[in-house]
Amino acid sequence: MRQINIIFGHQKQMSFKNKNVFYNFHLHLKNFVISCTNMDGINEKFLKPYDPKDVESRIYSKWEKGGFFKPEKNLAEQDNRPTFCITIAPPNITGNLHMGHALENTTSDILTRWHRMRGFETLWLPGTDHAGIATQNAVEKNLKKKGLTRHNLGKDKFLEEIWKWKDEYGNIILDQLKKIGCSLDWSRTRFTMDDDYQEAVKTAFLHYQEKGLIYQGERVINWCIKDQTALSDLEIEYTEEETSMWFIKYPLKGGGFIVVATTRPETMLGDTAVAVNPEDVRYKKLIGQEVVLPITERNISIIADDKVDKDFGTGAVKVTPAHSIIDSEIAERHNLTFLKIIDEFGKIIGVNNEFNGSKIKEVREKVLAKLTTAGLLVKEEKIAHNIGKCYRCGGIVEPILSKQWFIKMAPLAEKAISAIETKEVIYYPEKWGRVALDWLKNSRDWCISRQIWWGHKIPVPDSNDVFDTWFSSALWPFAALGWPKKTADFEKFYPTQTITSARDIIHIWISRMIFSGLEFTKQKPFNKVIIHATVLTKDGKRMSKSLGTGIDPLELIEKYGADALRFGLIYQAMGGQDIRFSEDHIAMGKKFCNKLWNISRFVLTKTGGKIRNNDIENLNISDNSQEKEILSKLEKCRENTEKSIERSDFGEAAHLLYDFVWKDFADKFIEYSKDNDSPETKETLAFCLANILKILHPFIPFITEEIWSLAQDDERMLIVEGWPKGKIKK
RNA sequence: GCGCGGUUAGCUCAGUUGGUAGAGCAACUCGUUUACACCGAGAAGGCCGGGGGUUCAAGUCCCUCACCGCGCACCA
Repeated sequence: MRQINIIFGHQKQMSFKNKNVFYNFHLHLKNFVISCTNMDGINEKFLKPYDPKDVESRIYSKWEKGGFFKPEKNLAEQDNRPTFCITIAPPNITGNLHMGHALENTTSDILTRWHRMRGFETLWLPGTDHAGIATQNAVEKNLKKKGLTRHNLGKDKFLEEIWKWKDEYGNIILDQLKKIGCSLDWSRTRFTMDDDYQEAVKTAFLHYQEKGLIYQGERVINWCIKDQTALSDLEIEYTEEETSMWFIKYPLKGGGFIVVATTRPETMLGDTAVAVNPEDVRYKKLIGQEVVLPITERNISIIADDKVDKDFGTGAVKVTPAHSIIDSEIAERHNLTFLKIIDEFGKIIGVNNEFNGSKIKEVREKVLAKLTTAGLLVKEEKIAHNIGKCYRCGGIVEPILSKQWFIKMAPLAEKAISAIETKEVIYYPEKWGRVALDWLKNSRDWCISRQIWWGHKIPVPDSNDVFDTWFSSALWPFAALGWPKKTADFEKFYPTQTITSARDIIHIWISRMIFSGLEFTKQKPFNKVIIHATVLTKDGKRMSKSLGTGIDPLELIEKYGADALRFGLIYQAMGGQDIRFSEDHIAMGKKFCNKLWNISRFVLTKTGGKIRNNDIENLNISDNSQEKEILSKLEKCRENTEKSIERSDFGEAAHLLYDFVWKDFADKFIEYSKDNDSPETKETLAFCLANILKILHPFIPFITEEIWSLAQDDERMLIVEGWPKGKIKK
C-alpha cells in the first residue's frame, strides 16, 4: 500500500505511506537536501495542513448526534450537578447573522462550553423573536414586489403570509449560528409566538391588570405615520437636521405682544396656552393675562411652569398639549384643553376648512404666510434640530393624542432599581449598570399597544391592537423555560445565570426583563448581564448592511474557518471596548489554529501518536527542571484564564492563551525538547498538549475537538471532557 | 444641557495596586536537514492628544483644554 502526497507552494513537502508507516519528506529546493521524519503511529490527517472546511461540519454533527448540547447528556455519570443556563438573545426572524451576533454568541458559547466541561448541567437555549413591526414591514415589502399590500390581502391572509415567511426564513439565523459552533440545545428551540408563549404573554397582561398597573388612556404618544402605529419612547431614533426656528408675536389682549419661538409654527393651531418660567422677570407681570392666538383668534392664557427654560428661545413657550409630550405634561399640571389638530396620517384636522385635510408641511407654509401678512413674524433663525424617526421604518414620528394601553412604570422600575443597586444583578462592564439605573429612575409609563397586525393580541374585547414586541421579549428568560407552567426546565434552570447582549438594548430589553422577572417569578431572571463590544468598521463607523459597511461573518468563516473567526473576534474584544474590526485579527486566529495543529503534530510524533489525559499528580517530574517550569506556566495560564472568564474579560483570556501556547510552550519548551529526549520530557509534552486542548476548547472548539479525536483512542469527545483541575506541588 | 467612553509604534489595540513603555499586523536584516515559511532569530520604530498639578517617581492619580465616538434629555 502506498500513498504519496505532494504539496506544492509554500509547503515544498512530500509524504508517502508505506506498510502503514508514514514518512514525511522535506524537499529543500535550493540545495536539494532531502530529510525524513518518522511519523510512525501518527494519524495520517496530520500529514496535511489543518483544513477547517473538512472538519467543522463533520465535528458539529458529531456533537449534535451525541446529544452533548442537551443538559441531560453533558456528563451523564454525575448527579445533582449545579446548573448553568443562558437563554440566547433571540434574533429577529427577519435577520441575517452579522458581526455583532458572531461576537455575542461566541461569548455565550465560551461560557456554555466552559461550564459544561466544569461539570455543570448546562443549557444554552435557542430561539427567535417574532419582531412585530420589523417582520410586518419585511413581509409587506415582499408583497409589494407582487403589487400587493396587506390591505389587499386582509388581516387573516396577511398573517398567513407572515407565518409562511417565518417557516421559510425564520431559522436562517439559527442555522448560521451552527456554523460558528454554537452549542445550543436545538431540541428546546423557542419562538416568541409559540402557542404556550402566547399564553405566557396573556398571563402577564392579566396579572398586571389585576394589580392595577394597566390603564387605557388618551395620551400623547409617538406615532409612526408610515407604520400607522404607536411607538414607545425607546423606539424613536433622533437624527440631527438643520431647520428653522420662527419667532412669532402673540398679541396680548390688553395690548402689546409676547414673542414665542417655535420650530413647528403649524402646531399653533392647537395651542391652548403660553408658558413662561415663574422666575422670569421679563414675564412675571404677564402671568395670568390672556393672549389672542393669531389665525384661530382663540383666547388663551399665559401660565407659569418651571419646566420652561428661561434661556431658550424667548423664554416664552407656546403650549400645544395634544402634539408634544412635554406640553401635555404642562397641560396636565394646569388643566389645559387638549386640542387635537393632527391626525394619524399627518394631516391637519379640526381647525377650519382652509387647513383641514392638508399635510403638515403645506399648512406650515400657509400659517407662515398669514403671520407675515399680519406682521406677526419677527424673524427666522437656522438651528440644528433633532427629528424623531421610527426605529424600524425611518419614517417621521409625530407626537399625537391617541387612545392606547399603558403600564405604570414606577412600581416595576423600583424592583429593577433595587436589584441592580444591591448587585443582585451585576453588569459587565460595570458602568452599564449605572446607565440602566439612569433610565429606570426616569422612565415614563410604557405604551404597550401597537396598531399593527403581527404580534400578540391584547386580550381585551374590542381590541384589534397587539402588544409591543418588547412586551413579550421581556418575559423571555422564564417564558422560554415554560413559565407560567411549572415545567421541569423552569424549575431546574430558572433563574438563569447570564444574559449576553448588545448595549443598544439595555433599556428596551434588559431592564424590562429584570423587572418582569422580579414581578412574575419573584426572582431575578439572571445574575449577570454581559454587554459585549460593538463591532465597528475600521473607520469607527457603524457596520450596516444598507450602508455597505457590513462584513459577513460567514464569508470570514469560508476564508479562515470558524475557530479563526471566534478567536480573532474575542482577541479584539478587550474590556467591552468598541472594536474597530480588522480582518488581520481573523488571519491571526487562523495562524494560531495552524500553529496549534503543528504543535500537535510535533508532540504526537514524539509520543507515538497519543497523548495523556491524566492528572498532573501522576507526572513524576524532577525539581528545577524545564519540565517543572512549563508545567507551572501551564497551571498559571489555566488559573488566569479562569479568572478572566469569570470577569467576562474574554479578550484577556484569549491573549493569555495565545502567549502561553505560542511563546512559552512552542518557542521555548518544544525547542528545548528537541535536544532532550527523556521520557520525562515526552510525558510533559503530552500532558501539556492534552491540557492546552482542553483550555482552548471553549474558544476554538472545532480544531481542538479534531486534534483530540486524532490523538486519543478513547471515543469520548472533548466537549464533555472535564476541565483540567490539576495542581502542581510547589 | 447632563452623562459615558476614547486619544499609547505606520495600522488595530494591551498596559493590573504609580517604579526603565508591550503584542499582533505592516515594514527591515538574517535564517530552510530533522512540528510549523500560516515559521524561527534579530534589529528598528513612541514628548503615551496639549497644558498644569500631586509625588523621590505619572501612560497610570487630580485639574483643565482640545479632538473623535456614544448614550440620555431637550427638540417650545
